[in-house]
Amino acid sequence: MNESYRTRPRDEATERIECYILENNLAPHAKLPSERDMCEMWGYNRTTLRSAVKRLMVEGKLYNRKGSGTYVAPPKMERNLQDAKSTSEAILAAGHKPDTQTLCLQTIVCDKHVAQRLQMQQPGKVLYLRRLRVMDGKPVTIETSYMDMARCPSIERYDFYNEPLYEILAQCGIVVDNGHEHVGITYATPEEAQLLQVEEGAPLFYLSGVAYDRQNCPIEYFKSVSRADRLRFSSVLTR
Amino acid sequence: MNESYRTRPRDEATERIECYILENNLAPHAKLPSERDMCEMWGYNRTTLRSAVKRLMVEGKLYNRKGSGTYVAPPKMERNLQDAKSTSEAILAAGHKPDTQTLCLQTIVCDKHVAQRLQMQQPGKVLYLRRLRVMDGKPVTIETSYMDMARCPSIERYDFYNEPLYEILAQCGIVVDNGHEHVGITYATPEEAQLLQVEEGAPLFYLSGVAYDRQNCPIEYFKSVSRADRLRFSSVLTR
DNA sequence: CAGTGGTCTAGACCACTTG
DNA sequence: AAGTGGTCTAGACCACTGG
Repeated sequence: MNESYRTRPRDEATERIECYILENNLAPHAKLPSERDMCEMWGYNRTTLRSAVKRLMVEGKLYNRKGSGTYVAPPKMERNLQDAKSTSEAILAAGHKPDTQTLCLQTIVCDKHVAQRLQMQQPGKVLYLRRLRVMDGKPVTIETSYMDMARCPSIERYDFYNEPLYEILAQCGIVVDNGHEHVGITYATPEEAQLLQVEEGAPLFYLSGVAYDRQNCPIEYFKSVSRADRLRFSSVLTR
Repeated sequence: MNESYRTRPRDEATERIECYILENNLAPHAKLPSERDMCEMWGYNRTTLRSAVKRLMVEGKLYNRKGSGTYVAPPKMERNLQDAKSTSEAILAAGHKPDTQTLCLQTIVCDKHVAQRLQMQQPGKVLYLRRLRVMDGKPVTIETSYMDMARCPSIERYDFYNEPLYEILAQCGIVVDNGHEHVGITYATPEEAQLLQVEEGAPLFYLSGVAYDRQNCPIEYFKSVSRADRLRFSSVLTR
């Protein structure tokens, strides 16, 4: 049982930078101290600090210009496809008011498809969670999650109605570290149409993917459908 | 005029790994030498070699497992949203036969919107290129590109009908380094419907974005519409 | 247990931006 | 010319995998 409570320097540095922005009340496009200065301020190696900066860039919170400096990014209303953050976090980061309505929460025996995604030996008990995500009072996304009960037996006891999923998992000692997802287009079923307040058959984004912990054990298999007019996805390209 | 012909170690290392796979005829899931061994084989630092490995992982060519090793990934038929590669490359990498049909190629005076994306002081002459991308004989994507003529005056002379865009730009000394893009949903116009062989009003992926060179000068503003049934997008999540 | 990928440290040079 | 981000080097410790 290795609990590993030690926070990693990278995560610490990321928080340090976010706190620095808040405490100094930095506005969008405000300049941060240079990487070298921040290293000295907080005692990090430049490689470590840069990896923290990079993460915040992918999350859309920072940007930088070669030879010039690192700056606070203006908030955008879009979901980045590269950061493994919860939907609520993403909506909050974009400066909107998130809300969640739990549609269904129960333990079920999953099918073979889900079992394979979660690398379960055979179909077994999973927690099935279905939620409607609301932004500024308007429905945006229906999210469906499957979690292997064997990995987190006590998970049922928690309050899914009021706490973010990833925080509950963190309390169980399970931390989302990485994952992958696919983006496609689907058409609203009658039920989805009603929940999202669109016409039946309207095209929706269809996302599906798997989130893994630091040991690359699958934590969650998720799929979601989203209104395309209220959400768009962004991605950073690298060579 | 700094031409900088020196190839970067990271790029060299990336090619070394790709060549190694080809020369040793490694099948999917075959194991590569350990990172430390590859460092010694080719004289790279581990950090550098790891960044090459990471790029090939994002491109979907490699995967690895902690404590175990690095492996050749099986080919997938999807376009990753994180690598700044051309459409032809992506289709080829997925094991399909790419083809391109140039719909329009001319110099035009752009509007303010395009000028802003390309960071031009004011609307000016741009190369306008519109192409139909075909995979295994079936139309998949219509791509529209705008390139600032001031940045590459001689570009008109090249053979856009037979050579990849990024290769032509490379011959002009312009190398795509990074970029960003957005994914949305749009509906087929009559013309798009005819070209892509779908019904008018059918939902399509709508991608738009900007590609930059190593100095973060905008090279190309692009937008594209794609059939959702023949293409899907993938993304790697990180924390 | 040895080998592997994941992370971190300390220090260096480069090309670019800016005053 | 000084300062900045981008990259590279050399070496170290960790947690995990596998025989």
